[in-house]
Amino acid sequence: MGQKGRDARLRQPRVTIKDVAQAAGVSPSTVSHAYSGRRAISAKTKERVFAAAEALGYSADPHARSMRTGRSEMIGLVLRPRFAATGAPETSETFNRLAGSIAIECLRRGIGLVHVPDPTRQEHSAVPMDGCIVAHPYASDPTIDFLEARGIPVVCADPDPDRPALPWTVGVDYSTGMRAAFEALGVGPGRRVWLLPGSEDNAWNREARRVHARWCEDSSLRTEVHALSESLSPDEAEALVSRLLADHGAPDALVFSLSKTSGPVLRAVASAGLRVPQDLKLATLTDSSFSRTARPSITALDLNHEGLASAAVDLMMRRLGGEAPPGGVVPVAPVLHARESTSR
Amino acid sequence: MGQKGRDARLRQPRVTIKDVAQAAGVSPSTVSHAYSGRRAISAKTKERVFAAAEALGYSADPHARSMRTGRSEMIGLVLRPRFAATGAPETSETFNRLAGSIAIECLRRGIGLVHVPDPTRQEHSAVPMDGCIVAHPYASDPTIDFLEARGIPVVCADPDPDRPALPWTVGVDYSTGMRAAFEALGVGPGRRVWLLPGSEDNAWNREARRVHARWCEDSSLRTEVHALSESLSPDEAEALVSRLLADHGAPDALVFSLSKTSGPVLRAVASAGLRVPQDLKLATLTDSSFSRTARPSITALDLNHEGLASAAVDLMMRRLGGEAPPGGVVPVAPVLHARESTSR
DNA sequence: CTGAAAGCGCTAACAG
DNA sequence: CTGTTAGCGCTTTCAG
Repeated sequence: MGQKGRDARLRQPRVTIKDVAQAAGVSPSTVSHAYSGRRAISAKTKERVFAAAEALGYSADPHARSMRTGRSEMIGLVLRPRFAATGAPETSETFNRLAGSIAIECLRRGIGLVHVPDPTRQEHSAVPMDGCIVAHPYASDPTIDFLEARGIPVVCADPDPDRPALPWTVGVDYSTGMRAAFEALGVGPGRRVWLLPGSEDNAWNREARRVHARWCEDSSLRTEVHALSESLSPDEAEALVSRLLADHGAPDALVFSLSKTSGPVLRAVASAGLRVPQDLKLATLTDSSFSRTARPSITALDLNHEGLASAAVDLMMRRLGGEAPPGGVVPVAPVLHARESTSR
Repeated sequence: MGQKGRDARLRQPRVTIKDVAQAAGVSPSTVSHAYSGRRAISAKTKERVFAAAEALGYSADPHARSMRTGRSEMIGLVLRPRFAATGAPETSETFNRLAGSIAIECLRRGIGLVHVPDPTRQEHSAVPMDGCIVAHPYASDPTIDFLEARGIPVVCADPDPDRPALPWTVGVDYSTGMRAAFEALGVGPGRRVWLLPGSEDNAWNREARRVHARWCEDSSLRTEVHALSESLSPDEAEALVSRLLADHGAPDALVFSLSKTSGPVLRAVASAGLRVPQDLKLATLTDSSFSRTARPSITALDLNHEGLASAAVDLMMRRLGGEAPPGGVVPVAPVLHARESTSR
């Protein structure tokens, strides 16, 4: 039974602060202070304490310590399951890249990171964490309120769509980055630049349409937009792009949202007898191995998950350190990778 | 100061089990048992307790709970930094995929996962975890001994190279998978099959050489092996393969270890005027977006990090559940993805 | 500079 | 079925 397992693990009785104190011939509080440095301990006493601790293989019980101090020196991470659930390769690449980056950032700072299954699922007991990063929250995400109500400070990595002005938020600066992507096409007035956004209604697709429209207006270009659903298979995507090119005539440049459609788009363009970049410039609004390894390689907007991770952890440390919240969303700059598909 | 931050977070006094008990007009132990179900509580009492808890926004203090029970319902994960440190894209893809898979596996089971910076770095206080997965341990990794000495059960995800027979280990079954990769080439006796392994001395490269040699012998093939260092740039790798083809004459099939060199290998082969798969079959001993999206796509051995993750978490749950250790390394089957580069 | 003792919030014996 | 009570191991007053 479970009973057996517990016994097996407690076989070796825990070495407590009392054992160390006894072995070193001092009181428990002296041992505690020797480590914490919160009061002066003579050098030789410290010596004896550490030697005894070493010999006994002592390390402080994190539970007892946290119970006393109220802190766990760990931060939590909530990742919305939609990123993990769907089997789309690009989706899991995003999930893994964000989770991995936050993990690495925490390792670097020597702070513990705990993945939280789902805080709102009433589990009786909460997860020990001093604060919690909620990555890509849902609209009006109840997790945020739940955690804050229990006194756990939250940092949002990308805003809650319904509450973009929440304090303690970091977010990718889509509009600047997307603008840069359009600029990189290097097309002059009077040219035709298509946008092929995804069909899901999220901030990223919305921004793409908005920035495209604005930029076309500023540059005196006609706007042409054709949605390319996230759920299309590669072959379906290729067929759709081929049809669009046939029906509407090829534009001078084409910007698509999902980099996973790099291959299909390239093949459709090639089938139409167009060369990239000579006849048609190409750019995509997210970066992945698909755009990097395509031939020709595709100019892409790297959404900079690493930067988002780093900024989120940094903001959390500030918040836990008692600083005042920043004036607005802390912007994370996406990075444009100019590649062969937009070279002159 | 830190003082300020602490106060800010403790602004809202913690709701304890006593508060709930008082509000519901019962004793603290009744509240405890209402949740844990470790003794029978009348339906209406439970009702009152939960209502009171809900109203007060109660959830149990994880520190106090863990201190009492000795368990934290979390498992730890130690990932060796070499995977994160080097900037190689394939390396970080591996790191992220493994970390992400373990995270997802834990989310699925509703168990907490804590990334452990480095347990052996004497931090005075340990990290709260019921057990710890050490992924890709170093040879004679001291982390394993350190944790076990402190009574924290360890599961190795891929063996400690110096101690492959440690109990509670899961490992990728390289040899079976690699054998399958060679078989997939579909070449007959008397043909020439090159192996281009990496130059690092790790289990994976060692196995590749061993399996290749054995298979060549079994199939009456000449063995030709040329190392392709992990540190080469794409252009350097392409140049090296081109030179090898020129110097030694093209083989009938070529197996390379690192899938990130898919592009370079393909280009070198094309430069030599060879068509894949008609003139030359190709396979790689690890899978990634590079082999998947190449044209033609490359037959690759997917090392199945997801499977490794899942098996490791599963084994940990068994160990924590008090089961006896399995008889040997729990094998995880890598998956061969046959693609265009080996089609007939 | 050091020791003694209180108590963090919870669970698990004991008692009914 | 429910209440009372004794600690889990640590930090932190309070005394010296």
